[in-house]
Amino acid sequence: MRFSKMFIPTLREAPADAEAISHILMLRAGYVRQLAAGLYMLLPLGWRVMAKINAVLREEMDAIGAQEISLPVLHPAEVWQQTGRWDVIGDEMFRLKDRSGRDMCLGMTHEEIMTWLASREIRSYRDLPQVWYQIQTKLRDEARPKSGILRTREFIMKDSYSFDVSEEALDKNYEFHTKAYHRIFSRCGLKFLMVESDPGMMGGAVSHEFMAPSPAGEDEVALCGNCGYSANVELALSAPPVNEKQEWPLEEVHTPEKRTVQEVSNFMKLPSSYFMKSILVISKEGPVLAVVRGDQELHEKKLAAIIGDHRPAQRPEVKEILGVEAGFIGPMGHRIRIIADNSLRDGAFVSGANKPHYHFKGVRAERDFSAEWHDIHKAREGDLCEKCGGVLHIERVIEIGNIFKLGTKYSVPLNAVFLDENGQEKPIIMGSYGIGPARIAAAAVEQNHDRDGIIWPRSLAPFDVEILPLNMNDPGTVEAATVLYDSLKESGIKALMDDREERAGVKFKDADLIGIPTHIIFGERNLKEGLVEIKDRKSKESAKVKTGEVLAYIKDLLATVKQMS
RNA sequence: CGGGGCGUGGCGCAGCCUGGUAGCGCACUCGCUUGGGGUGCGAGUGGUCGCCCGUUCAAAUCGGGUCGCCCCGACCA
Repeated sequence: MRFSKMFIPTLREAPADAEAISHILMLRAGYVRQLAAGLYMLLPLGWRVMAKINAVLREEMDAIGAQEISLPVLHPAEVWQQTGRWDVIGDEMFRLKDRSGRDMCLGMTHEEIMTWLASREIRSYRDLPQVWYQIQTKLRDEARPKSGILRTREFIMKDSYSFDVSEEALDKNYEFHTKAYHRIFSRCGLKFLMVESDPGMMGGAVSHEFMAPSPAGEDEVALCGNCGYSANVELALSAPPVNEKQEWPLEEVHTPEKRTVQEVSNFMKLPSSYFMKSILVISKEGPVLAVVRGDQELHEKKLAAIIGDHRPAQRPEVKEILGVEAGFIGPMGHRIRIIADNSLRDGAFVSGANKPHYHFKGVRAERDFSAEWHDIHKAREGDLCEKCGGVLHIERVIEIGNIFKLGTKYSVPLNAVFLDENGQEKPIIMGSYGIGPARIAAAAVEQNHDRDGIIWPRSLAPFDVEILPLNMNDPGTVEAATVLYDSLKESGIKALMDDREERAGVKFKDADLIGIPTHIIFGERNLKEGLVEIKDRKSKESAKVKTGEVLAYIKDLLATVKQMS
């Protein structure tokens, strides 16, 4: 393509409301524009990148036997009502009525519709397995769209769904997807991790997320440098460093007006790790006391996994249920359910005495109180791995893909069943698997840029090379550049030629911003010696090549890179 | 949904406190100039100051409302 004929609106300055690096660079380099909060337009360059990502997705999905289909974005409510999600999902679902008043919604994911299709068409074990996928628009009325293209209300997703006769067969498809996802993200040039994750509202028992490390990410994962354990911090198990052993006898300590862990810790001159923090919450089954170590943070999601939905108790409720005001409560002597963190199991601690202005020192688990023991604290940098005792490292990541074993969560309510070899009716065993192509693009920019702009991995770059004829007023320059441009085109190499009447500086700046990995520079001085400069966007190193050998050089370069990936 | 910030030519900003006929840089158009890292000079185009209501002789500026956008948090299949 000729730059002069292509719509590439580059910006010298970043719009003030862009914060994430990928957002700023994709805006400045003319890849995207924003329509409204969480709604983006992909301009020619951006759309080319998406096309390249989607091509990789199709190749790898097809390679594991998945079949591409296309489902509607607009769904009738009934299907969603049958699985119960019509009511479970709140404002995040766009809902509307058609002209006859029928409830409809816009698809935020397609488990229901895929399963509906399977329920009508799959009859026999002979019809299975099936893996269907689509690359299609999803709509979610996000509470807070953010970070440019990273969290939007409308986005394209590759979603696939597997249908199997058994758990074992599902395991196989799950494994196929795991491998395909590894290949996809590697081919897209991303640094990524596969971690254990919380299935959440998707249901099912097992799920994993694929995460691209980046400070712009919204999630955190815990990684063990020793055994390789890796999990989303939402469920990552960890053991906080253990306290020095203490032989304190149980004693009551007067702690006037000292309520918070910090206050009591200062007052008693003991590190906060020697304290128990008791937090009263109200669950559907009534009040629950959650107890964590003073230096730890209660992880709401971990607690919710044990006791279900809950909310913090209000001050009057604390007094009413426990008989003491907040600040002096402890786990001793209550009849309500108590969930305590594993880190409190051994050793002596200080806790509230359930009596205003008093704390107990020397409290020991099981001797002084009993509880259900769980890991309910938030994993932190430096905690120890539950599996091997290695040191955990916390990393910020962008979620670029996820895979779920769904089981029969959707097939049962939608009656997606088959007859097995014995003529027995059984529900189809399902899995679902998602990838956000736009997040791949954004993560690639987050992971590959410098102060001058984007540095695309070759597999995602909108063009293979950019040709820079520096002086369009010099006929020799234009002639030589055009000859190369034509021959590249013939060879099937995608080239962008900056044929604008701009000065060299402008072309260099824009080329760096846009981030095509290889620049071919035609300057008068070099041309006089029959030379052309080939520059690598990432290393900024350049080679001078004879005019007649450029084509071969580039072919060779692209072939080598292809081989390596 | 809670907290914070911001809406002034396409982009980045000043002006607002202390009301008095809207300004700077970039971009854009034309001419000359320059031609390997956003060239220099000159002449131009373009804005009902987000919107509504109010105060005032007079509102970008003061007051109220409303809409939009961004950030932090909650939420997030």
